[in-house]
Amino acid sequence: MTEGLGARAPKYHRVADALRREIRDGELAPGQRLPAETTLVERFRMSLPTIRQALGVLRAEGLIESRHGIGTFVKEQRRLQRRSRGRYGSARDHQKLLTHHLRHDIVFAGRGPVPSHIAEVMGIDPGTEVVIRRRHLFDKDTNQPEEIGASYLPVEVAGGTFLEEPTVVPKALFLCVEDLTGRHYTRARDQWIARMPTADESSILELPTGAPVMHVVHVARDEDGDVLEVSESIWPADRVIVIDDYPVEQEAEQPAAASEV
Amino acid sequence: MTEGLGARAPKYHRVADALRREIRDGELAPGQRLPAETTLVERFRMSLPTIRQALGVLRAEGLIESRHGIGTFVKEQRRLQRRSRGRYGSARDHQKLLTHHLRHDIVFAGRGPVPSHIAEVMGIDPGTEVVIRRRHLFDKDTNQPEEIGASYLPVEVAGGTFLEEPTVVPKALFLCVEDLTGRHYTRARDQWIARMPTADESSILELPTGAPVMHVVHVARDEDGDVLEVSESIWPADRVIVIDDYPVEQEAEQPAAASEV
DNA sequence: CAGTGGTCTAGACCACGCG
DNA sequence: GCGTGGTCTAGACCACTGC
Repeated sequence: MTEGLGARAPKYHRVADALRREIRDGELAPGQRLPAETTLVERFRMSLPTIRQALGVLRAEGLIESRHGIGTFVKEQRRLQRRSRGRYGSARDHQKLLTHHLRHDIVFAGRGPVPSHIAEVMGIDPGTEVVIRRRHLFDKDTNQPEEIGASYLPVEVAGGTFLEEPTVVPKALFLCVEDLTGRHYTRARDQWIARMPTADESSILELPTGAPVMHVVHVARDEDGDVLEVSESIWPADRVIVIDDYPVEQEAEQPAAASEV
Repeated sequence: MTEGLGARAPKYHRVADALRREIRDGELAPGQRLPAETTLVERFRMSLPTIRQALGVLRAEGLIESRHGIGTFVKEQRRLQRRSRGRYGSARDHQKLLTHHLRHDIVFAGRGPVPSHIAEVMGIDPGTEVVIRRRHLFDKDTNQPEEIGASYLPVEVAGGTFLEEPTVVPKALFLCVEDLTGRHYTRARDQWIARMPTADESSILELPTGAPVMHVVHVARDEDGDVLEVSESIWPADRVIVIDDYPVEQEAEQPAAASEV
């Protein structure tokens, strides 16, 4: 679409545009190193800050990544498939496949005050004591961090059980909860948000500057509507694609007026 | 978490941190204007470029927004609820509610070559001729752009029908297709990606610098597995939250080995 | 050590929105 | 006209990596 910016465009836009085209056309392949900033200064006959500003644009677009002392590289665009509604039922097979590629580090398990954004979906006061399990997930092959996860369980559900211990549980968390309580997971709600990472998330997930995260909050309830568990996952959004397969319901309803979605 | 950076941290980090805390603590409320850059130069006793670098960090985090000639403001964090699997069946009521807040502009309807990322999910060659309907959606109240949308239909499905005309269709698109073809939507697959916007998307959606987009590609097939329709939606990710409500399937399966997701 | 990107400065001029 | 943020420069020094 925007091809060949006019001479009126800011210099750093023209530089970003030229480099973006070289990346898109494969002249600069994924993984390849870009010319050094000083080289780009000579090539485009601009000042270093201007060149750096152009690189900042491409960095924010997720196209390149700079490594201090080494160079600037075209990013590899690999995305790990994640499955929506992937915790339960028939999707278990896929989930199992996925988790076998991942290593779990339990970074915390025990009681603590519930964070406010979780309290909100649980319908309790912020700071109420709950059982919290925090984990970091890494790719077994590359050792790259792939997820920051946490589960929040009401004390009535998980208090006094092995879920307060910092060990990997023997099976899917929801099966443990069902066994321990005799209550059944009946309905779930997922909330998806894409946002910019906090500084902590950025460092744990080793995110390049400007890369967003995908933040999923999962609420599970029993048949009475009581919350059994809230889980949240934070993924590096530039390395994730979420897949959702489902049957189309064949209900005959009155047609909506003018909805083109 | 990161509270009070040491004196070793870069200056622009310290400035960003101070302003971030003021925003989080409400001293700088959403919608409020920040002090002018020159004022911040005096307050923090740093150079203008350093102050601007700090503001760039907050801008990339989605916390502030600068308007040329006016000032820099704390962003309002309003998110429009979007429903996953919201096109069909019982979710129609919610979808109808949503679409009644939105105004549709059909920006194109007719035949054209299929883009490569759509061709891939349709299983056809890039550039094959298909029927394309492109739309922009705006909030009726605020007139703010909320979605860039497009539908791609095989010529066998929509060729020669009113779907090639640039008018709003009388009912949900999938109902039109079912009526016109006698074929039935049976299975669907959604693919979700969060990424940085292109320059075009950024300008159409009026995105502040550094704000990501949510990109959903929806594939619908009939009972034979043939593609009836591919739709894509691009939303400003900083103004969207996706909600997915669903029942938990109660299948008894063999437990997975060590999956804590 | 040399080469890379990261931080920081002082200062200039331009473009925009408003009164 | 004035205050705002946007663009651009020349140059300095630091920090990291690998040889």
